[in-house]
Amino acid sequence: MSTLVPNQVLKQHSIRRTNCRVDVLGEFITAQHALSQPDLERAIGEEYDRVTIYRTLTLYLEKCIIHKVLDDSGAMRYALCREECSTHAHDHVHFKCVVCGNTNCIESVQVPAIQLPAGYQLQEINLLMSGVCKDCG
Amino acid sequence: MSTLVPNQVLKQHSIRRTNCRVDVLGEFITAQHALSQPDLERAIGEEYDRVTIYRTLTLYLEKCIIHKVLDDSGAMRYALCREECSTHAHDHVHFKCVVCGNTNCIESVQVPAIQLPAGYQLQEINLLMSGVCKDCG
DNA sequence: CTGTGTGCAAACACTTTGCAGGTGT
DNA sequence: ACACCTGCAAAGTGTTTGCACACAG
Repeated sequence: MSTLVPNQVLKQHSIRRTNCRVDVLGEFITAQHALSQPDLERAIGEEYDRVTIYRTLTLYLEKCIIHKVLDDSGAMRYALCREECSTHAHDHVHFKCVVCGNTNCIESVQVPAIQLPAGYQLQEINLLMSGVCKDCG
Repeated sequence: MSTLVPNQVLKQHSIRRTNCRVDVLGEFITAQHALSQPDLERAIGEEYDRVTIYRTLTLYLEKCIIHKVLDDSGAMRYALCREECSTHAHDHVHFKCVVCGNTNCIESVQVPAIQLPAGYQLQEINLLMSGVCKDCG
């Protein structure tokens, strides 16, 4: 888990460096949990337009810098992809705490292999656990 | 998997029988996939007010007749609980087809046991797989 | 300089709340 | 008869789109 640097990441993906992009990426690197657009708006202040943040998220999603994190909160959340995420075919394990509301990636847990019925083509697995996290317990 | 009858279900849960409740429940029993409020509105026609359907969903959720199904579509989806769902501590396995957009419960697959790091208290597991379903393959 | 990013305005989609009147048991 | 359900109106929240101007490379 080497620490990412926004400027480097942007350069690697041939993305133009703008303040908004640097700050959004920085926020993801700093935060220990998945973020929604409203989360980001609160975090970086109202420095940038709502729309710009949405477009930044869409761009990062296309470039596989972040991935979607499912949640029942009504807002879509996103979290950094692990290094070497050329396809989105990886598996996600997340834990949502019902007390603090944060959703964290659980790196130490592997998604177990699952045998689907015949005829199904699996592309992605999204595993969300909810309960009380170690900080709120 | 005995077939449910709306009237019986309502009586079992001491819920007043109204047209909207019967129709919503009937739609869940008929449908082979998870439904959102907009889905229901389309399915039952505009016979009932949007708000009434939302309140019906909330009621069924409290009574453990339906459960939430995660999805990245922007709208919350719901599906029937299996019989004997007194707590919401059960595990869900769902498959979302990227072609037809339907989300189905995969009854034949068990959620594997997962070992969480120390300090985490697990309440619920929500497993969503996406890909191509057997009808669209 | 040129393609691309940004802010603003507006619209769209999903969900919740308050209240007055109607309905199930 | 009474509690509870419904429809309407309105507002709250999350997200998308179109356009003119500004900026990075």
